[in-house]
Amino acid sequence: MKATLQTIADELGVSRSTVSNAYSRPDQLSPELRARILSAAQRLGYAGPNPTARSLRSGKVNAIGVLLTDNLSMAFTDPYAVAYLRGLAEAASARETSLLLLNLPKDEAAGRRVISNAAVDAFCLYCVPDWHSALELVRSRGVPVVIGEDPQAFGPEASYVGIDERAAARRLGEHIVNLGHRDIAVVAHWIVDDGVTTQVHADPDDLRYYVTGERVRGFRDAALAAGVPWERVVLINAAGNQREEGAQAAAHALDRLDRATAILCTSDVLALGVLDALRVRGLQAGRDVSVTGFDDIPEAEAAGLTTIRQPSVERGRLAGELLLDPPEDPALRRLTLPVSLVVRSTTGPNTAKEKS
Amino acid sequence: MKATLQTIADELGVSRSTVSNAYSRPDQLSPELRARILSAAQRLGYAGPNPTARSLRSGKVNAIGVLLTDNLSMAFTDPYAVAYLRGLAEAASARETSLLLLNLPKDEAAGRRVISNAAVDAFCLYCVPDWHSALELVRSRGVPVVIGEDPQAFGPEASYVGIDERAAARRLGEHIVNLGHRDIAVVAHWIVDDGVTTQVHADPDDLRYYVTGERVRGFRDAALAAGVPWERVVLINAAGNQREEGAQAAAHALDRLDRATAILCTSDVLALGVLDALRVRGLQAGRDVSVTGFDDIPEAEAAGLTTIRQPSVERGRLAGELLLDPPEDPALRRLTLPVSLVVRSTTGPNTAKEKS
DNA sequence: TTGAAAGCGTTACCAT
DNA sequence: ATGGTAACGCTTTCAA
Repeated sequence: MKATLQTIADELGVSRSTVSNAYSRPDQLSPELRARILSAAQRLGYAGPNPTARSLRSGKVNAIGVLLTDNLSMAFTDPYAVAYLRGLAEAASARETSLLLLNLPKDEAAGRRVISNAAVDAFCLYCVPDWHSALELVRSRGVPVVIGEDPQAFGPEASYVGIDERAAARRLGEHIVNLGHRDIAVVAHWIVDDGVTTQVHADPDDLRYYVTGERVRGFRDAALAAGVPWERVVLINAAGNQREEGAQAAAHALDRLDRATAILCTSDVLALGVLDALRVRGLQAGRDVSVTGFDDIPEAEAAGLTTIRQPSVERGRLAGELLLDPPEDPALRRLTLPVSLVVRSTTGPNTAKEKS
Repeated sequence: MKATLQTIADELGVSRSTVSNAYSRPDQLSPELRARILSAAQRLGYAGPNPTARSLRSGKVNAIGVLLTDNLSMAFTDPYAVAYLRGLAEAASARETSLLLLNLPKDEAAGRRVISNAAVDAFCLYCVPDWHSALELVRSRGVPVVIGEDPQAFGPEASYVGIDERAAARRLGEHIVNLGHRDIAVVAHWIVDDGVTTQVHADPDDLRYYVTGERVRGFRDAALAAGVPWERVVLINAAGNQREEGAQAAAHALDRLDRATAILCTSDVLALGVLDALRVRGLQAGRDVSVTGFDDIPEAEAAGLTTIRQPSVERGRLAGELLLDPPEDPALRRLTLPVSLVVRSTTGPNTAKEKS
């Protein structure tokens, strides 16, 4: 039989409460007795209070649930996601809290079960394409929630840590149009989720994935402000946020007579792929074609990528802190962090011959 | 007040058991009643049975605890670790089980608390430098354990999925000596953990970190078999398993008169760093200096790295399966997976002038 | 098909 | 400083 609190209590002839206190409230009993209890526990192979029972009673689990879309490999592969999770984990770990990675399967019923069964004190929702049904369930769990992307995704009761995606993208776009570029292509991931990387015609106001939507709208803001009609911009869907997809997507902007002179990407990863595509074609970034990314991941610097630097780790860390130490003032539970435009060598003046 | 099973039961005038069955045993009640219960639950904002209470009663948590050393950023950054976790997550997800990431803080008491408090059905231990005290606690938890690296780390009651690290390294070493190399450097991570990347003199039989130890011993096996005394091999400690450390480490092998003609690394990541270092110095890998890695991470192919291919994702997946569906036969709970030598362009014949 | 009763192992609270 | 008692919310017999 597995040892329980009672086992130890009986062994020493003390009460359960006392044994419990030995673990949870060391100041409530004499050090001497506590030492005896602990050593008896060791001797009997008692690992300490059963975590589940403790949680049931105390109402605390010491875990944050992190909802991840289907293949959570992405969470481990995408540099932005990795940075975010790292920040989140740091905040959690500092409070002896762990992360419960919840991998939502494709099957909706199974996904609901995963959420319902998750023993957590709070949920962190980031990188949420569209799990409407999941959101509702999360809400009914009644635990604190922090949103990592779309500030509207959950309603005002959720904490939020993000950036102004649209304004940031607009700054990139302005940088590009100010350099004289008018033949612009936009490479964006998950515009449509049919898994195909190709040019698409989509209304920026009608994109499903919030982050991409905002960034594309920001690009459009800049284009329109410079008198470039949106119809003139070539929009390319990248099936995934991966370097290879970026390279593939770039083909649709480069291998045509009216080649784009600037390619705006919704992420650094895609932009690195675009740079690969340029290299293959003997084109020089910043001279022949300008390229921008988004995020400022570590690899961006070496690649000389012009991009938006955003505090990815900080986003995760703050998310964790809001969940575990929510500030009194509700206003402080909704944070929009600053970003900065980092101009490097992949962008330069438009040198292409003027077209009609 | 939060809704519970009882709330729903009272609302409908049925018993708790029936409501419970509606969730856990749909076949135990009429579909019609079940539908009424579910809709009442929805209406009252009941998210389903409380996971903690359910776990306490049923003894199952649907979570695997993954022990990670101090900064779990590594788990998200190291390509091998990422692959392993992905496999583990796949296996878990297929069984509606989640991963609880347990970040062991430096403080030992805190670490013990984290382990004691973890509500999990099983533990996965991989990448375990030395948490002796943690191991003992994990054992006393009395749940299934799978070991990811050192088959001896826990005793025979633990499942194990690994590779023959030493034999694999030996094959790399043999490849190198067969190419005529005699001036060999070994770049290994965590030989000593003083955080310094520099040449060290360490007894391969006496290394703390199992994986590095075995790989270095494998290299030594090959050297000795070819008549190269171990004293002639330059051993360099990389402070961490990161590309930059590899580059730094390489300096100690390259920037000296008796430059090594071959550099064996304990990981692909380090090897990529070594290749960086060669490039900076105008040396060509495979011609001027041969370089080998270990793991065959995705980037290895593009870099033309000669390495050992090991089934990283599979290791994780099998670990998860052993934990969740342990085979009857204990022999099947200890798996040593095959690896293969992948020869690419970073290794070539020794072309250096013979030395005395 | 449904319900009543007995815990699961702990902690909170109040006494002593 | 220590102990007794009552939950925490559920699942699991077993009986109806």
